Amino acid sequence: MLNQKICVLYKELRKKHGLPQDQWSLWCARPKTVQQREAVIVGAILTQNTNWENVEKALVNLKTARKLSLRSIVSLRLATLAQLIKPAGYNNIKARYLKNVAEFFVRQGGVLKLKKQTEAKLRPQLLALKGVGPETADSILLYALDKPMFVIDEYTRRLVKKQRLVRNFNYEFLQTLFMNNLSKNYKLYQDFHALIVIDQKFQMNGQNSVLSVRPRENIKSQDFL
DNA sequence: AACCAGGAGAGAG
DNA sequence: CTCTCTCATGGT
Repeated sequence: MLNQKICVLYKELRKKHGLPQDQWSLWCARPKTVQQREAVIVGAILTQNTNWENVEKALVNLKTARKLSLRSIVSLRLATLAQLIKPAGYNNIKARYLKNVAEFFVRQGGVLKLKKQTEAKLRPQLLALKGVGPETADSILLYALDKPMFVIDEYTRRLVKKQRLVRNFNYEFLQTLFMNNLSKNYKLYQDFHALIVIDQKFQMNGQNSVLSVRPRENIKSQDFL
């Protein structure tokens, strides 16, 4: 029953928007290079309560300074790191978070090594890091490590509310809901979640229509990779 | 000029 | 366990 509804929702989003593009070309890239995986991790921290446009500026700063890799972030001073990521806001607190996460990944032998572990084992370890809550942990698992963990964010909740799928908006509950009603496939989860965000933003601009979306000069993922 | 943008931690009740 | 405050910047 619900199974049908969620599957249909995905198909409709695909029909409406196609595959995720533009800002999502980094997150949904397949396969990903190690550098892309690391950029996803950095982006996942920087985008907390912050729009992606500003995160991109911070990523460009890091790339230009050749400090985008997790190894180089570990060796950066907090004040320097905070200066580089300033456009993404909350720079002091996020600099600390970034170093926490980067130190963890480097200490554990890098992204490819951690990618070999199961999500069940990894998730608690990520959640134990200061600066990593449920959404950030699952974003890293899904988009950086190709683990089938569905990401629940504010846009997902809006969709659930509008569609009246359920009335409980608890994180774990919604995550289980989506995962129990979809095949356990990280590619599906990546595209589905991206399309949810794309569609909700699309509807926010939607006082007018598609044509009114102003063509902002967008930074491509190549700019910081 | 207030308000928001893909959260999370710490503290209070 | 569920609020509320804090963290900070750039765009509208």
